[in-house]
Amino acid sequence: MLDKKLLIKSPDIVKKNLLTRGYIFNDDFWNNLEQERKIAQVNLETNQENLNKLSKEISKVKDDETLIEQASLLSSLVKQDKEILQSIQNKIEEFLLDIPNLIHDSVPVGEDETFNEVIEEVGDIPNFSFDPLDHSFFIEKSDEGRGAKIAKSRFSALSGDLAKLHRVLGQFMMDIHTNDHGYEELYVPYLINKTSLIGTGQLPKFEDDLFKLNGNTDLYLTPTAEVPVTNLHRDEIFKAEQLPIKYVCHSPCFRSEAGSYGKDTKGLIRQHQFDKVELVKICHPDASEDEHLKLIEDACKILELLELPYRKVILSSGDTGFSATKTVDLEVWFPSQNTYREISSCSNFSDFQSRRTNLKFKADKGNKFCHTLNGSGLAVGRTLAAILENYQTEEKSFSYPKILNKYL
RNA sequence: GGAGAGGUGGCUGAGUGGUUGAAAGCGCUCCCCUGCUAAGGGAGUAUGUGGUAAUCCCGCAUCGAGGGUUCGAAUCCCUCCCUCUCCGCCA
Repeated sequence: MLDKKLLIKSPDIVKKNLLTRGYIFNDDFWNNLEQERKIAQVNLETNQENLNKLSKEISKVKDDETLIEQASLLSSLVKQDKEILQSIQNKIEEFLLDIPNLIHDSVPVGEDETFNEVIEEVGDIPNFSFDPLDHSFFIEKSDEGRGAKIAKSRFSALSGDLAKLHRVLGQFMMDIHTNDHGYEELYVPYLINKTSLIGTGQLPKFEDDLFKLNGNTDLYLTPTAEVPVTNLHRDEIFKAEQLPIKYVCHSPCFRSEAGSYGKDTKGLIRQHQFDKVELVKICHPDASEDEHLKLIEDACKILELLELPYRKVILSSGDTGFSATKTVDLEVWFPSQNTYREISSCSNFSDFQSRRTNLKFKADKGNKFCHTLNGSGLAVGRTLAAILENYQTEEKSFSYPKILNKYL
């Protein structure tokens, strides 16, 4: 949610900014709505004030027929005014919830992912003396179609070494982030309500991407731990010295993957269910750019310890997600595809989610909205896939990163 | 799932139709006094929002959430959510 005051004061700035992500801000619609709101609100509050005064009169005089009659009339007027204002405010709310976050100055402008910019490449791309196999070769050997049998396509059942490697990877990442990077570990619900999803920006716009539970409930399967973790402190006010808050959470994630038919159908790249270790920060607005850099480093560290070649990519304005002001993706090398694939997405949401979740801190002059950040540290399934690809041997087998020895 | 109790400001806790946005206490902030690891006195201390650019001023809203009754609701009625106790069930 954007700052209403900014929308009122400088709609042109907002419009220009949002255009860089291909969003057309309807300023005429907004201005009219805001005008209407102002008139309706002043009208209601004036009538309410008069009614309150009258009621006080009545309480002093008691049983004054004419006064009560007057008040009765005014009361019905106030009731009408309330309905009018409410309907305008509903429209405003609906409109505001649909507007994406502003793009940060440092983000390259461009309409789609072709304008993304590689910041840095780290690690040496492996040189195989044979044609590297797609990681799905190993997955399929383990799964044998059973994930699809017991659930449906885009689900995998891993066994033996792969299942163990998968478990160990999650644990390894958690250990690094809690022990070396100072994040507090969380365990959270995997079913989350609508309010939480609105808070982080998945709803109302992206309902199709989610699995919703049937029955008399507003619960959804969590698409990322970002949702429960960021919402953990909803409607809370921090002391300035409590910030930054740093959380890490290992959780399964569920996504409908609507609209990705035919894409990455094999292997672990695009599943309805996958595990992810998520880093979430809540911080002072002045600190968010710095905290973003550190968060990216924390995620990179995992790739480096696993000795996987990767690159950092800053997303262009057009490719940056709805809630983010700036996003840096980490992409890991996939030899079979001869390309880098996303394994982590680290975003700064500025105060966008804080406004939606009412997440504040005590500042010198009143309470201010915090900034929120998050990033994968890392997606576990994709990490497993990357290891299978980069550590494969000519004998159609694979080895492990040294750092995992103590776990295996 | 059954039966009962309850949700009030940072916390404890009064308040069952009319200056109650809310007593009192604790905590916190500032001032005074005193002078030594403390005590006493005074003042202040919710949030959101509108009029406005404003941290002043004035108004409106908020006592779990949403409706209703009423001139007027923290107080009465309805629905929902949550917490606690006992029973049942269960990992």
